Amino acid sequence: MDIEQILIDRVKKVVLEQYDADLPTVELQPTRKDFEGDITVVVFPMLKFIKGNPVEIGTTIGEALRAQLDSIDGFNVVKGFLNLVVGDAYYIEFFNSLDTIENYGLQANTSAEAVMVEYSSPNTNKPLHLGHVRNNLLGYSVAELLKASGKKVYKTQIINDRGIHICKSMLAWKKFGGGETPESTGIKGDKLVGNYYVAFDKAFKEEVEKMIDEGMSREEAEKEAPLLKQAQDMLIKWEAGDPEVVALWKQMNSWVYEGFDETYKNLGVDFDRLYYESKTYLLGKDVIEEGLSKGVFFRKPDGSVWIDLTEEGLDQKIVLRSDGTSVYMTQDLGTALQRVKDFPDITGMVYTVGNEQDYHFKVLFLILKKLGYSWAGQLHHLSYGMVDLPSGKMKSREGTVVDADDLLDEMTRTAEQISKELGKLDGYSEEEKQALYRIIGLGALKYYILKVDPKKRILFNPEESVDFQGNTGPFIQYTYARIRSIMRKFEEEGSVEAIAKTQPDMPLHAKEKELIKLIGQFPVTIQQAADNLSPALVANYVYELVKEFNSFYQQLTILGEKDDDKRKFRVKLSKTVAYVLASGMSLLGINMPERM
RNA sequence: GGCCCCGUAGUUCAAUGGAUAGAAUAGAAGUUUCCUAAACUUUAGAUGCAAGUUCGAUUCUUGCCGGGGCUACCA
Repeated sequence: MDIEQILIDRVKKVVLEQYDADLPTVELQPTRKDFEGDITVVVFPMLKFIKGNPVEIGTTIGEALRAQLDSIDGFNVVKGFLNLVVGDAYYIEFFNSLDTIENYGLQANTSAEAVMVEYSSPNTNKPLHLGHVRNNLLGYSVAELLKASGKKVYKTQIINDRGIHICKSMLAWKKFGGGETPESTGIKGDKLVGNYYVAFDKAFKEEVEKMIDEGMSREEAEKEAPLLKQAQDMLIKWEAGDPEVVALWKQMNSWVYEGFDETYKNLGVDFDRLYYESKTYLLGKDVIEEGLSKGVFFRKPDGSVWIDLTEEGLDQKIVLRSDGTSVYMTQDLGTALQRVKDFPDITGMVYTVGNEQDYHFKVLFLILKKLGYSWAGQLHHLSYGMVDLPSGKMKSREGTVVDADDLLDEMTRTAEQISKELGKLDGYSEEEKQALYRIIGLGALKYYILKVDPKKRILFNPEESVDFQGNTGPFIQYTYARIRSIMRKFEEEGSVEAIAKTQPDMPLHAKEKELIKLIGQFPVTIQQAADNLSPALVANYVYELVKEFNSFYQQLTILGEKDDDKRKFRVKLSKTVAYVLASGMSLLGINMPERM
């Protein structure tokens, strides 16, 4: 709603005329509910430029605004807060104007900026777990938010398909597998491979214990265990391109990918481009040369290459080993460059990675900046906190990991259970019901995770996450379903086209006005969420709108309203709320049910 | 040790430096001849501690106390 800009300009003008002071900014905020008014001008910051009593200044400005602007009906001043009352006509006009805005709140992709968003990035030796779920939901949602703010977005993941971890699974499969496949066992591919990773770990531990019993120190035993040696040997063979090892590697990874694809599909996330570590792990060495020649890096006598970041308050960091092989940083540098090569329109990147890698990304971004790449200023680490369980940390070794597939099933089952207790779905086929349970169960999970500020740790309480009351996904979905129900009744009457423009002189009920105000904040919220890479802002906005609607719904009749204009207005208002709810939730990757 | 993140009602989460710190849950009390009660209304309850910056601090600065993370020529 552009009234804010008008107010800012006008306040500046008034202050210039009355006090001969040039204000750099004017601070506006929505008026708190306990005070009369709609928009508040904060007078305090002006005291630096104007000498005087804040109440008097506020009154002077208020009087001028009321006299000069039709949309301002009145004002009051409390301490240094000038509360302006905006007339109903303004809100009605704004509401009517929404008809002509297509995809209200969502910017069309007009910007030349393209952002690559990386998320998920799993290892190929075990199935996805709750931590990946948070990562995926965050990454996907941020990608959608960036799109909604008008940017072009490429979604990507880098698949860590190479290294000692997958060799461990491969070795265990060869030793103990007896030729098992997903087909022969009916086990999902990623689970099967994960089982062998666990089997390796178990056998390895037994070996180590045995060696300790035979008199070796733990440290030494863990280094010298034959199984580990064999796995390392396998990695060397893989790097040398040994046909047998490579064939097995391809085979097992393909099982894992089938499993991942299923999980991603269930989760509702997707990618525009995949990168594989097996193809990128050798990248980056030419960047090292470039950095050396530019003087960004330096070489130590042993041949290893470093960057000195002590001036930035960080340490020295290695970027190439003395034997000339890559470290993690080398790869990431190379991969970043490769991406820009593949997608020349990229102006920024977002990496969705856990906060234990904060330091790594700080260094990575700093190096790219020092190397002078134009896009290096727009790199963001979407850093998120761990997901804890009430029992403590998730530890794969202790079997306290929450598997992603199991979790999704569990949520769906709980939704089913609760829905059945309420028994509102008569007339639905079993298939339709199952689809609905999924929408609700997933909605509960996604909302539960996304409503929390990304950088905070989440305490994932399985029982609470399936709660459908309060600030939860299903609560929002339920409100949407109720509005759809109103719409259906209205359409049954054949009144669909009858919704006309609302007359500007119609008086608004306070609840109606609140709803319109909130609807007006939708685009701003999306922009803020995109700028801060925080889906939580959208989640909390949507929830606020739902609460406001519920209160409106409870206190005012809609279809039963006697005044026909008012009735149509309320139906239309409800419909607009439904639109905003569905748009907002879709940015979180959450679907809305027509009924529930 | 050094560096980074987090400490808000019993619990889970909010609050661009702004007014009397909001919700939700759990607790107490109410509201269904009516469009979906998975709802609504009322009630009680919190900024870890101590200084500083200022008209004003949950927010910024410093110190302390708690929780977590990083601190590999691993990825």
